[in-house]
Amino acid sequence: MKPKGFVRRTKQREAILQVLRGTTSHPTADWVYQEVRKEMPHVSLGTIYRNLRTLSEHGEIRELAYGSHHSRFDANADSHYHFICDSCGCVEDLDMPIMQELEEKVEKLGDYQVVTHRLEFHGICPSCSDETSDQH
Amino acid sequence: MKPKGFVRRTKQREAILQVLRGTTSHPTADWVYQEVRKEMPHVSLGTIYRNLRTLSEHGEIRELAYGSHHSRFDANADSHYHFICDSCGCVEDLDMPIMQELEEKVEKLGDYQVVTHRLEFHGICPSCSDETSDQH
DNA sequence: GTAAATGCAAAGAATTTGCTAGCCC
DNA sequence: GGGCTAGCAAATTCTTTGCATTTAC
Repeated sequence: MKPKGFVRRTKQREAILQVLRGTTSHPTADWVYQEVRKEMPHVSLGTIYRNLRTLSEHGEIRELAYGSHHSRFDANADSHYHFICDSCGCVEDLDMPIMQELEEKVEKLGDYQVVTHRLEFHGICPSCSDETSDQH
Repeated sequence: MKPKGFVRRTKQREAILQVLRGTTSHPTADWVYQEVRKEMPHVSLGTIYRNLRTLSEHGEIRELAYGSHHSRFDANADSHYHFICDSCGCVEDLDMPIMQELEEKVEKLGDYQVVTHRLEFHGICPSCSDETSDQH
């Protein structure tokens, strides 16, 4: 039997994958749209978005963004690392020293001038762990 | 003489700061808006956004998000770290090993169940460094 | 044949901006 | 009083969704 949510190979989906695999530039959805449209002028932006979501849900590509698309603000302007809960979406500060040496490491990798870095951990926060043994 | 872009202390701005300082929950702009509105029913969402931007530009608060608010996609689904250029906005993969041990460190800090982590470096990329000695 | 995917357009959510009036210094 | 700000609403930007039609398997 076919698994639920079986993914078909459509030419649109193949074209999107090919575009993504043909670049190392981490493009935006719109850039992918423009590229795919060169071969397939009638493709719609909705299709691009739907496929990008499907592909990342299936682990074929990776989306570089927050789950939610809005900013959060923090009155503690000092640099610190965060933990973001996949279950409730909360953001907590971590009591963990800033590893400045990581920036030097990156500067040695190439001609990068590193100004700052950001480290986030994702998973299940303490209060969500408490409430249920099986997460939804 | 007053510096250009001098920041006034308005009661709206004070209220926003007070709301942010009164929570550790890293609220969204809309949450701040709802809170400020309790005291100041006529405040507008535009004012909230303008002030959050001003405050973070002046280093009084911190915005937890990308500069741009759209996603980028990557066909390389393996985990890796990124460098994001403040000048041209490009995103590059870094050839740097994943530090899995960081997740264990966080799990020891509390009852966190860490699923994944993300590390990004921000600064000036090699090609922007080349083009100009003084960045715009 | 049927469920899944497409195209198109309209709706949504988050954020920004233009403009006039008002308030801070 | 001059310029930074507020309020308000309209505009932008990015993304999602509804629906009839088409397509993959």
